[in-house]
Amino acid sequence: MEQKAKTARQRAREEITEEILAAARARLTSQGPGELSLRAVARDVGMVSSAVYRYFASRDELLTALLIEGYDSLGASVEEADRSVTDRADISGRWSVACRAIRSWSIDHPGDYALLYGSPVPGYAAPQDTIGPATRVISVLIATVIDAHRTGAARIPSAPPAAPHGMESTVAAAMDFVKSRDESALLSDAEIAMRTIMAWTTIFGTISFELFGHLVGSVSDYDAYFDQMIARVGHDLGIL
Amino acid sequence: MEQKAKTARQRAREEITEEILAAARARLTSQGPGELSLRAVARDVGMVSSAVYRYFASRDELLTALLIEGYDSLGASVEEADRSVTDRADISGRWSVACRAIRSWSIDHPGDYALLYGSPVPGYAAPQDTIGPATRVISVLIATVIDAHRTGAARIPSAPPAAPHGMESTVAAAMDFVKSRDESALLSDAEIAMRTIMAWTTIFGTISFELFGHLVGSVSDYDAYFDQMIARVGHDLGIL
DNA sequence: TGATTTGCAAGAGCACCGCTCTCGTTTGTT
DNA sequence: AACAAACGAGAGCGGTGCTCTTGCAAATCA
Repeated sequence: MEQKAKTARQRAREEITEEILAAARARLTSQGPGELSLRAVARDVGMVSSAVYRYFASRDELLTALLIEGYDSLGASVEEADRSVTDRADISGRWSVACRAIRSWSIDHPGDYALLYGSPVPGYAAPQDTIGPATRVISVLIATVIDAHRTGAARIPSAPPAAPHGMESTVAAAMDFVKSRDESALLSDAEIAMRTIMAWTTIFGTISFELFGHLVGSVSDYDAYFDQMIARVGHDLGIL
Repeated sequence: MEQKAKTARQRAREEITEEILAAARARLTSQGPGELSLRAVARDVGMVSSAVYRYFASRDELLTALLIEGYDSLGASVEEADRSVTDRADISGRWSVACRAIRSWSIDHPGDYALLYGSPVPGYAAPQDTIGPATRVISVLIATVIDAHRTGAARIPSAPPAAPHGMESTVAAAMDFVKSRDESALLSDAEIAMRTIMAWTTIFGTISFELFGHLVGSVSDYDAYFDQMIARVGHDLGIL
């Protein structure tokens, strides 16, 4: 049977679900995920707490929805920043613009950042639905690395002389992930894959340290430090 | 007046304080900091919740005490690992042993790690008492870097050609920190300071990603990945 | 030694939390 | 019109951090 016209109830349900999410998201910018109170967001949308359970089975399910929204919001920001570089051969520009977009979004959404990249709720395992949105950021970085090597603008990053061998197996999962998404666009070298993962962790490690206060007393100018950091990371990666 | 012999009350107070901390610490290994319940630790030590407030003015104060204990525990582990390398000129050995000690401690104390390096409680600012213990880890790393350059075993790390200038001001705080501790042992070069901070954030970024589940699907062998990572970080730092 | 001040554990209580259940009411379907 | 599903509101359960009062024991003073 055709069901094109949504019934009023369906429409209301979608709207209210969005209202709850918006209220929770608003609270998340000023508070941390652990302090998010389901009763408080219920009050914000003018409902009684038990009514929220008609839309989200538990607080964790609400957090999961926010998690996905957060990953998508961050991912969209970074993708848009990357797209804004019209000269696709400008690897340096794409790299810095994407990295800066990650940091800008994180600073603008500290609560969401803590939810995405801070300590997870111990008993809570992120469901499968989150891994897709979660890979959007690293996908942009990987695409830049691949393009850099495809156009010949990059060199194979240098491994330390005494580095242990057998890298192929340790980063095999990452290389498989890339190959599974685009057969033609592969991280052809394990050293590149290794360096890409390192770059990724360094960028987020830096942002976490900045937002969580661990760089106080070490770094005076966060903007400048971040720019210098991504230049060096890109250099070590072989793309700058 | 001499007060060498502690009165029974003082002795009891110290013991009970230690009992509470031990119980809280035990709960912290299995739970996260956000889930630590003051009432639960009170039950664990056979007290009523209000009695705990005789020893800690608030839950945050208890967390602060655990924070200091955690930094000291991690710092002591890393310092001991560094000390275990009898050949002080073996920079490579000292570097890998110290880095591995950080990771081992973190894996053995996931709850404490989340407290130290995870998302902080939003309204909670770590008091001054914590910064001393908090600097023990980075101090070991800095000492290794300084020794590497003092003995001439290291090179000045390479800056990317197009890197922005004016680094001295962005990492001035770090260089001042080192100089303030030991006038003779200084990070003589801003590039070295910059690279040392980067190494530090990369190491903790990697551990956070591993413990918080962000490397699932990218890294297959965490032990091997970490070893490869610290080799490259040390190489980029110029000490390996 | 006796009186008094102090430290402390216990309990009741407040406001909040996540979550469950029941109970009328509204909405959609047949 | 009759029935079923969805829904909002409310009460309630056990939990939380924290405050206040009460009574007792320990330390100090006279």
